[in-house]
Amino acid sequence: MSNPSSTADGILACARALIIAGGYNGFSYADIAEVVGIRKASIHHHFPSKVDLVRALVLRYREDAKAGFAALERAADDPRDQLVKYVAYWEKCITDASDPFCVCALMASELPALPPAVAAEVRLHFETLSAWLTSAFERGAASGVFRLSSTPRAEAETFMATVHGGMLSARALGDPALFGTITNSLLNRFQ
Amino acid sequence: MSNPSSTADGILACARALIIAGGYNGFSYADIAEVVGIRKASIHHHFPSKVDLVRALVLRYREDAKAGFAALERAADDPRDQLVKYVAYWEKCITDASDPFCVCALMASELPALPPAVAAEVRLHFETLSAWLTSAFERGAASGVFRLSSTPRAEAETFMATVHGGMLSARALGDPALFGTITNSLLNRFQ
DNA sequence: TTTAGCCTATCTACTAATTGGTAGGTATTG
DNA sequence: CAATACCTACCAATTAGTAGATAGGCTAAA
Repeated sequence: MSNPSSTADGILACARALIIAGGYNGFSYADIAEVVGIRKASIHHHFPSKVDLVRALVLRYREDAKAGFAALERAADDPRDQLVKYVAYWEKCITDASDPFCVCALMASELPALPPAVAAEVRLHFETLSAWLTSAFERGAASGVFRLSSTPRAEAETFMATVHGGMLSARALGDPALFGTITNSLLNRFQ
Repeated sequence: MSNPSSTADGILACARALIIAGGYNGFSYADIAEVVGIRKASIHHHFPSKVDLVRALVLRYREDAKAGFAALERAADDPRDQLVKYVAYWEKCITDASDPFCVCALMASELPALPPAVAAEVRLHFETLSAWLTSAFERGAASGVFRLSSTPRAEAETFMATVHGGMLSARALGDPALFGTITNSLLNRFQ
């Protein structure tokens, strides 16, 4: 049932890669079936509907992200170092093309056309990320590490926007290194 | 043929609104037909294929954008004022929900799944916008208006990323005012 | 130990709806 | 007349989803 490398996991991984490439409407059960080496109907056994599949996928993504934030807090005391490591994580994913876009950022762009159950999960990820970044700026401001020109919340939202926009620019201009250029310039503000 | 409020224009406007809502794969000729009040086949008369339609749409968008940049340069001498007005333009579009997302930013997110002809047009818009912003930062740095902490190009790319990411966050969190919060914080850097 | 029952995972084969697109006809209009 | 704009009526392919069969494995009762 909870086999760590089950067919269900393979379906989720494949769906995630396809969504990252083309969004919710950019893939079909047939696409997954071909990659995973299974018949279309068998996917419905694991995930009765497309909404079930994508909701499960985002749920897992959100849990991984939360675990990632916790790991970053364990890996560094300084909030600035945490932000540096957060950005470095994405820079690696993008430059080695292993995971070149945040699956929630991508689906957020098509949010009005998303099934409500999926849209709600996507929004929750943004809220989680926004809250974690805000807490990082709050801690940094309190300890004197950061000298903020606006509220921690506004700094966090601006930070998040720049990171997501950086993914977009790197993709649009076909230049993965651009993400690093943008995030370096972003992090320079806080030194 | 070049009737300023022709059926073709109505199709383009409708397609644009549908793409802004859900991306390239988020709409069909049937959707447009219903809104415009015409039959599906008639759309093919004006735009033989979906690629033709969307390419024409992005082409027009790019021309409008370029005209907008020229207008901004006419409306203000100070590059900083130009950036303020650029951001204010989008803030208005987003808060009054008339045009809540850049159609090219949206399609950039699904770039790998886009027909190549459309993808190329989208990339050209990013290049144009990036070039205009870079020139604004160059002029501002030369005239002493801006004190930049990295190259004009890097500042421009970071600026563009933050604006696009701001659209994304406003949409994801269902809070149009968030775009203003983010861009205010962005513009504060250059005062 | 064998056997019966059940659960899981997969399959083939289907469905209704939708997709982008075509063929060919009919008005209207310069 | 000839071009433009629109129509009805198709088409093949694809979409998400269903029905029902089969095979294997686990468990519990005879």
